[in-house]
Amino acid sequence: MISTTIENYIKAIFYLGETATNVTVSAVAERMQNSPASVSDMLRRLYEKGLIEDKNNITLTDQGSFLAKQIIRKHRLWETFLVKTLDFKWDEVHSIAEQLEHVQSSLLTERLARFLEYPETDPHGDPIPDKDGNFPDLSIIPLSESEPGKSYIFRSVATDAKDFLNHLDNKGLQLGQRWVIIEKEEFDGSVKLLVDDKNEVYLSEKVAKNLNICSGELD
Amino acid sequence: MISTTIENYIKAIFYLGETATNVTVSAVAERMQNSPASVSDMLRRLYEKGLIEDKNNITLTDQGSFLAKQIIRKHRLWETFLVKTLDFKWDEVHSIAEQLEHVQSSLLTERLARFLEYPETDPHGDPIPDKDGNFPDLSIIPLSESEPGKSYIFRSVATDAKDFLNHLDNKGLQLGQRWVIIEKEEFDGSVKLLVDDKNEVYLSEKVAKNLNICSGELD
DNA sequence: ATAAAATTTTAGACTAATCTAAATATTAAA
DNA sequence: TTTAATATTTAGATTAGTCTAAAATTTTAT
Ligand SMILES: [Mn+2]
Ligand SMILES: [Mn+2]
Ligand SMILES: [Mn+2]
Ligand SMILES: [Mn+2]
Repeated sequence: MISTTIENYIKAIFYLGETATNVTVSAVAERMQNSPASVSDMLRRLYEKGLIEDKNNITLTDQGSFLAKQIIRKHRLWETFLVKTLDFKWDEVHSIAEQLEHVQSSLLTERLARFLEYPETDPHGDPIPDKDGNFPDLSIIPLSESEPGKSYIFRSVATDAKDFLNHLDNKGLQLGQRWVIIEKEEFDGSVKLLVDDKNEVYLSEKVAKNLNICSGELD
Repeated sequence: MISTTIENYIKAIFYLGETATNVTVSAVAERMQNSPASVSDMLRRLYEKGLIEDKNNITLTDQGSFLAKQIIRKHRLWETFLVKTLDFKWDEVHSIAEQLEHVQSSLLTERLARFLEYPETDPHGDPIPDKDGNFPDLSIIPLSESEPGKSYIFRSVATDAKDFLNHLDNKGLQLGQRWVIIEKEEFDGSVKLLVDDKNEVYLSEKVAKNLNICSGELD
């Protein structure tokens, strides 16, 4: 059947396909922390299992794409469970969800979703696809596309790396906050925000690139 | 590290060690549904990892025993979660718990135990060891050791095989019921019960052997 | 005590997933 | 358009976990 290893490759290819125009062997190798030789070999197996379209053009088939979305659904539901039900912090849940996402039981997934009352987003603000693989539309934009002077709501983070989330905690940044853009520095991509009408926060480009917002004008 | 495969072997050896005087290669092979050759080979690896005492005398070391109890703790906590929190039936949870028991995070295990309010038994009445590996004493006896005319409480099942549990459901038997032993047939080991002062139920030896009770005289 | 039966181990092979090193192929530069 | 750099694939090994068939050992029966 489909091993945990294959599930992780499919997930990696799905994520890379979201941003990159064409997914490369070396990009998959980098993301999986494996050698390009191993990836090349694995792509042959993925093709034989009907999970990618072609060995040259690394694109998921419908079957592969559906599998990826199922795994992402499970990952995000479990992260939500860990934070909402078991009182974990948002920086503690990713590595546990990496294990739980491979548990195979669609009944379990659906019961979990029901218990959590069908959440649309996980603790990092990421959208949770429904059981058919449809993502809710959250109409978010990266902080880098914000306009100075305007007001936004902090909606999600683009990575759930522990040290990145800790950095946000230290700056007092939390999902759902109102952010008014005080100024954006063209030179280095840094951003200065007013958080909840109270604190001013400076963010480097490195951080700003991984924050997503949606428009949220004051009423 | 310790693979899922090794965890399953350790669990099998632990369970066999509970009943059998000495655990044999063929008994482990039978339980794991593997060939004796594979088991023999694996025992070498378990010994090298310090999980069994000896290649000849198949006994868990303290380390192996603790590992087994940890896995059993996780298995039974997850089964409890599935039934109590996600509304699964008692015959649906075993195979899912077989997967969940291998998730590695002691913090997760402890948070789950706390959420469930430190249950002493799982949905099949089996004792849940605490995090140090101590089992609660439930002082149960097999139904076969019951005395005619006396009253007992149905406490646990010795196996969680789906078809066995369905059979109990069909007979209307549930944990916690008061059973009065009407008669025991020496010849074939069958038992006749009065369940909750209402229904008479006949049980074959095959079924009776897998039911555990504790004394529960009427007050 | 020896033979027969059962159990266990070893030998050799296979698959999945990985690696390094070498060979190809592709892309970018000169 | 050749050459140089980069990317990918192939070749050959390795490890974990499994198998079957054969050899060795242990247990049971005569
Ligand atoms: Mn995550
Ligand atoms: Mn997340
Ligand atoms: Mn079970
Ligand atoms: Mn159980």
